[in-house]
Amino acid sequence: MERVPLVAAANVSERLAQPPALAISTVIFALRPSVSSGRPTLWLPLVKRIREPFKGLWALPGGPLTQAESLLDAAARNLQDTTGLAPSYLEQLYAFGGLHRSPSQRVVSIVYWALVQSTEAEQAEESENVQWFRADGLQELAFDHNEIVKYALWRLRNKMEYGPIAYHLLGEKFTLAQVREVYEAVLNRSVDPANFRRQLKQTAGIEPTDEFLQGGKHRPPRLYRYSGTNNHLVKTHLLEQPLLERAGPPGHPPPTL
Amino acid sequence: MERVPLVAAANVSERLAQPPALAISTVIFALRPSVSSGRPTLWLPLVKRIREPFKGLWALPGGPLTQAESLLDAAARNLQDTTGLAPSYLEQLYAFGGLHRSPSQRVVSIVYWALVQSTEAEQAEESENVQWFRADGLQELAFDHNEIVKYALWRLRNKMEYGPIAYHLLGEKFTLAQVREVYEAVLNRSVDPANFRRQLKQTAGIEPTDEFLQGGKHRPPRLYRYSGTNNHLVKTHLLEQPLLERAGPPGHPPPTL
DNA sequence: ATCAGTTGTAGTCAATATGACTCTAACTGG
DNA sequence: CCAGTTAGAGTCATATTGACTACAACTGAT
Repeated sequence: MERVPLVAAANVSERLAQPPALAISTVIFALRPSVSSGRPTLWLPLVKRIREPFKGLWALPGGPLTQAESLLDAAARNLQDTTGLAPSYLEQLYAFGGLHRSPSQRVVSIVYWALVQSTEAEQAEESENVQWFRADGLQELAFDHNEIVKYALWRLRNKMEYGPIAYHLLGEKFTLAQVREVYEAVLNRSVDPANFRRQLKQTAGIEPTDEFLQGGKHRPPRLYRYSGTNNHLVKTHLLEQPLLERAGPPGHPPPTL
Repeated sequence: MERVPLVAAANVSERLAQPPALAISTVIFALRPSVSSGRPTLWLPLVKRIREPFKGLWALPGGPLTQAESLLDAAARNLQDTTGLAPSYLEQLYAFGGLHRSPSQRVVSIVYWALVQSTEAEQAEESENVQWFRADGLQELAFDHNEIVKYALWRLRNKMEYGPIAYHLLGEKFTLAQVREVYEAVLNRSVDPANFRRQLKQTAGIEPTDEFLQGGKHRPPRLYRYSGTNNHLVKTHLLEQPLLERAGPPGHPPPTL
């Protein structure tokens, strides 16, 4: 553990003169159909930097925290402002505050991660400065955003395995095969359809509808709906909840940037 | 989702004039022997506020982020400065940024949580302004610190169930019964000794030593050592690690303060 | 020397969860 | 009406877990 020199700690006036800048950024994931295979893949929208530092490189959407909004509101607003997307799931990821994240000023970024439904993602228009990229083999991004995306991806996979999160990547109604495709796309492994169905059935919150998906060359699969609290943006304190679901981050500390 | 009025968002100059203050605080847990029963209990040190707001109430130890230190370093240093404690485990908990956390200024707190070994906790001297409190039935604290402690407790219990974290509350060498006592104290339920031993044996990282704990009225239990990376303060990027241990936060979003 | 008390160690048993697999019903397009 | 494909239910062996029993080892006290 490094110790800060007493000289620096005592120099209060200098500290107050130039406090670290505070930014809010968000990693947003969406499922988009792959061009080659029919399987959907994980994508995320990035914004091209139009000024230094890292001018020309791609970066996570983000912006400042204004006085009148909470951190969550700021993340949602910046997301709306820069990409036009309204996420169906939004959660704080981590606060990154390493010393040299930006070459110019000291910046502390409170990063959120989000999921948008595929319908939303399709509507989102791409422009010169906003484009979708595959989440896996990502090019070099501005700042430490490669690390951040990596961590967000880890968190997404974690939540996907133990929490009811997949539905936020689909529309309101979906077939069980589509849910399975989400799992396969995110976790990057094949899942047995029969066993997957069995597990989903004993999971609370998934209700069958009376509708079936028409148009395929096969037997029309039933459409389901997710009845769990579909809006994680609500401002409630969920700490009181007993551990209904399998709970628990592992001994896996986040990065110390 | 609330929308920020355009007026406020447009008033850039005012924003820059008074940016939100940034504070680093830490929730530190330690195991201390209970006075009544012999069983150890969870305690945490708090600091009495000597100035407004909330003058006279107890609060989490914390302080500012200085220019020359990372967030983790700032947490460790503030902990040292206010309580004299050096944690054996230190991890970011959450960034709290609600609008009205402090009555005077807008404050964003990046909160860490920590574990200190029982030997450390015993050495720590109490003073007029720094005292230990039981983690459960806590009195009213300054700011939103009651909520924060509650969330930290939830996180601790989570990690305890799935990660090798208990050893950071003990000394270097310990008996299996002591580990079990940690689990019972934190999770607040009794654990079957035989099953607990069975699980620990098939857990990597716990090595038996040749020593035995003398002084009891019984057969001397063997002392064990935890060989896992005992220092979670190291600055490494652990994202590359495969999911060796059971991994995964649930669909349990943190509070949106 | 004996005994009470606790730990270390092994093992049983039922309930549950999981992965691999089979089988049939339902629906499509030709 | 048929071939092809998926939906959906069920089977079976295996691994994990919680509750529980049994016993040997060892200490300190009587």
